[in-house]
Amino acid sequence: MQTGQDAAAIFVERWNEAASFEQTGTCPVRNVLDKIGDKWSMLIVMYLAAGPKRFNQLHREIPDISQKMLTQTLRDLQRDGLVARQVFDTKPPSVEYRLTTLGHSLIVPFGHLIDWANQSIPSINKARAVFDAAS
Amino acid sequence: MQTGQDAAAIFVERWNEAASFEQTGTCPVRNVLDKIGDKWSMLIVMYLAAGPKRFNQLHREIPDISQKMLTQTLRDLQRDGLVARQVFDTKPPSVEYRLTTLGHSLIVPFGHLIDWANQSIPSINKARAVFDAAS
DNA sequence: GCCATTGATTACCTGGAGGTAAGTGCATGC
DNA sequence: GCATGCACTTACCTCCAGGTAATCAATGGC
Repeated sequence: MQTGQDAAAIFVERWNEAASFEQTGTCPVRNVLDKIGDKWSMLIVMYLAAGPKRFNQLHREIPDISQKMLTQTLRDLQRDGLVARQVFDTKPPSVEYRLTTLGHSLIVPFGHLIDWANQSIPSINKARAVFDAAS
Repeated sequence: MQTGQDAAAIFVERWNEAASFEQTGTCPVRNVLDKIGDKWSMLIVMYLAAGPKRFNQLHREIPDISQKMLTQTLRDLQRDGLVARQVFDTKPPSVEYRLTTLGHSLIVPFGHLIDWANQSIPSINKARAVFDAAS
C-alpha cells in the first residue's frame, strides 16, 4: 500500500512532467505502459520466458499474429533491450530470439499484474453484470 | 521468478483459451491489460488513489483529458467495479468518485510495474540509443 | 523444373480510440 | 437578463495500430 502510494505519486508526477512537454508524449512511464497495452508485446515476452525461440517457431505457437506484427513487435522489443536477436549463419539463415536480463526482470512485476487480473476477474465480471443490469 | 513463470504459464494458457473463442477477444487477461494500456484509466485510478474526487476536480487536475473521455473512462472503471460513483442531491448536483476496495487492490501490483518502469528507463533509453545508432 | 521453408519487407485498407466543439438543464451571482 | 459552474451527452472527424496479401533471395527435396 505504501509502495503503491509512492508509486502513484511518482507516476502522476512523471505523467504531468510529460504533459508539460506537449510536443511529444515522451512520458517514460506511458512509454512502458504503451508496450504493455499493445496487442502482442507482452504475449511474446511471456512466450520467450520459457526459453529462446526461432522466428517461425514463435509464429507457429502464436498462430493469430501476422508476420508483419511479429517482426515489428520483436524489433520494438529488441530496440528497448528486452529481447536479443541472434542470427545463425546456417544454409537457410536462422534467427533466434531470447529475453535479455532486462526482459526477464519484467516478468516479475508483470506477473503480479496477471495474478491480480486472474484473482479479480470474478469480481469484475460480477460488477459488470450488476452495472449492465441497471441500464 | 517462480511466480513470474507460473503467471506466464497461466497468462499464455488463458490467452490461447481466448484465441479459441475467435468470435470475441474475451480473454480475461487481455481484457484487464486493455484497460491498463489505454490512455486514461490508470492515470485516473492513480489520481483517485489519493482520495475521492469530484468530476470537475479531476478535470482540473488532468487538464489534457477531454470531458468526453473523462466521463467515458470513469464509466468503464465504474462498470468494472474499480470506481464507485456517488451522487449528492445538492442544489447544483455534485458527483463524487472514489476507488472501491477492488480499485485500491490494483494499486499494489500496478505500483510494482511503475517501479520497474522507473528503474528500467535508463537501461531502455541506452538500449534504444545503441539500437538507433546501428541503423 | 516446381514447390516449400527461412525471415523478413512493402503497399494497401479498415476499425476504433480518442479529440473537438457544441448543446443541455438547473441554479446562483451580478 | 446574462454569464458561470456543474456533470454530462452528442455528432463529427482524425489518426494509427494492426490485418491482408504479395514479394524477395537462397536452398534443399521430389
